[in-house]
Amino acid sequence: MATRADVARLAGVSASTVSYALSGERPMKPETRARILAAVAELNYVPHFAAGALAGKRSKAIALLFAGSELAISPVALEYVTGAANAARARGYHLILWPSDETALADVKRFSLSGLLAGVLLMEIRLEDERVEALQELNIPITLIGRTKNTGEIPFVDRDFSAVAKAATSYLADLGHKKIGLLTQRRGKDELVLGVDSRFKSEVLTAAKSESFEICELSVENSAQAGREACAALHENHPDATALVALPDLATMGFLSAAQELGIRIPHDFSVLALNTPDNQVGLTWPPLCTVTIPANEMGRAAADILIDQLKAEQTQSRIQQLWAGELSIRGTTAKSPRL
Amino acid sequence: MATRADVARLAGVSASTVSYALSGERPMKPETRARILAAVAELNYVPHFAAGALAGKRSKAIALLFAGSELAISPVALEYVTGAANAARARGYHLILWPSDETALADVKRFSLSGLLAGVLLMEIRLEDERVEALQELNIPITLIGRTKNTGEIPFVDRDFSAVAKAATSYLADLGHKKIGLLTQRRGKDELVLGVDSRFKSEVLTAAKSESFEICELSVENSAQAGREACAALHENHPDATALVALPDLATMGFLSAAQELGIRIPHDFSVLALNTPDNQVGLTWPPLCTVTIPANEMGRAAADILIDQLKAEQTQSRIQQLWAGELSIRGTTAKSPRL
DNA sequence: TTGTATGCGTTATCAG
DNA sequence: CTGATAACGCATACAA
Repeated sequence: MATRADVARLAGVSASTVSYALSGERPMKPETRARILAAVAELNYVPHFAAGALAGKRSKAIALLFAGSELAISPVALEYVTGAANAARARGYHLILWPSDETALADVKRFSLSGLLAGVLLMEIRLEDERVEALQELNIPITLIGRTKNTGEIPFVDRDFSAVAKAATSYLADLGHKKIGLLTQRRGKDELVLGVDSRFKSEVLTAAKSESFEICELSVENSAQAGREACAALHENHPDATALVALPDLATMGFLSAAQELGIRIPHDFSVLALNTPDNQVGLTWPPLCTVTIPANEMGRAAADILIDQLKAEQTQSRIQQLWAGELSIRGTTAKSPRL
Repeated sequence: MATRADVARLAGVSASTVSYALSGERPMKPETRARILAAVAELNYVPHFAAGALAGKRSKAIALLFAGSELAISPVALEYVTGAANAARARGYHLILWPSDETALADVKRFSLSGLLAGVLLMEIRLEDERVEALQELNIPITLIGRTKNTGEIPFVDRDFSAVAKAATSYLADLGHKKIGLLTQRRGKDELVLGVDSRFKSEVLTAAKSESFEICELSVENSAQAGREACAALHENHPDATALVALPDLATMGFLSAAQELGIRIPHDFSVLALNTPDNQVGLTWPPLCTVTIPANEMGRAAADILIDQLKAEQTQSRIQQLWAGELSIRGTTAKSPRL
């Protein structure tokens, strides 16, 4: 591995000049710079990451904490991850994947103190999230994918649940539906309330109220099986419901397959509109799911960009709190109410 | 951030003694060690990553190269990633996600020269893969998830395609099937032949031959739509086929839904056995897919472990070339041949 | 059993 | 416009 000293020798300049040539932090005779760049290319010189981090007091790595220990990570989460990883890479940063139980606070602190990280991206945000406070106390820049109850000045990227809910309900209202099911997610450990669950549910209920829908809520775990059971339950208890607004993705797919088995023709007899299903899952069912799309990749990108903007303390080009709506994507699972 | 000097001061020892206490690289009076550990806890000391890497010449980070730039990463790949990330973390290493086009060789080299990485995990391995040679030339330890044509001494973790194929075909033979479809994957760029595609296909063909199956191959892209079309084609051209062995996961799900739409009752009329579908996708269809399972999480773990074993040059506890078979998991999509 | 000294490859602050 | 040089925090060979 060639070092900076090698380059300096070859180019006939001092070591520090090499650094400046590469960083552009100070003006230089073009000729000198050219000579240096040639030497760099010749020797295949790449700055040493650790040396830079040690001397400069700032590393070029950010971490993404994610809950991937046991359960399969959700398809949406994956898109956030790839989006963030790509954005980081595009800006010369490394994205470190840190599998971490949502509650492993000690670990998070420890890790953040190792000096490897310039900043941290958090997912699966709870309404009250101790990780956020802890990292702020440690003075580690963070950006959330999701948001806590009190957002204050914390940078985040999240869905615009209100807009999504409105788009969904007004579309169903236009189709003439009056009584609809609402499939919501129930998590195992009740105390850990994720912002996404709570906000999404309340916004949909609010939007539904203003459309005067009659709502039957079905709160289930996010599994295909749970979705299947929910379908049976709705069919039996509320046979007059004509549509479903669905949040948990796996359960949504279970619901759909169960409906067809029960002889419910979709979308002719019953409409299904999914609000939290990523595009890459859409094609798996038949008919393909009508959704309000989640720009998860872009959101992941945006989160990384916001974080890196902070680090560079550059004029933050983008708003540090962003809401993304997504758009109604009409596909085969929705149609006019059969009661019209 | 507390530094090693702070700890030394508090414990009343020299700085190096702190290092030795933590690494255990030399014997020490238990009492001294205890005092040091107490000071470490008291000050919340965490060794500085960059300083360690710089001084010790070896970092504690490994990278996982993955193709996640544009297309959605596949569900299986995700499990490899989480498995590897968890294993790395468990052993005190960091897993860096490096989104990298399969062909971006220059980038890979560059990255590997930055001194950040102790080793590299590669996925989406092609039969001829220049990344492998390049990294070996740079003397970067690697481990593959998948394998090249000539495996030589290269450490890898891969599926035991032969075992999988045999399990699948013998099961279908037991059920009395004689003529079966084989759904294989066709990639966009033809020259980049992934080992998984080529090996899987040939092993299934071999196993099928020894069971005297009549095989109709359907080569498709891995999308639900392509799977749907394949189903229609098979139904029309080979109505006497009674089962399908399926490789590409998304296409498999498309095939299944199309079959039901065409009025083909599964599994009564037709059996479907998926060989490359991860567990977390299984519940999404109805009936749930019969598969030969992919121990992807464990494989990811194993890959990271093998790599880290190499780095530590410890007695490599595990074989450096591992094949994982997975097991037949009988679920609702297979049954006796209707022609019996 | 413990302490001392050196060097790792940068960045940044001085001089010149 | 460019060259020295002092940190940076730690690992490790060497000395005691």
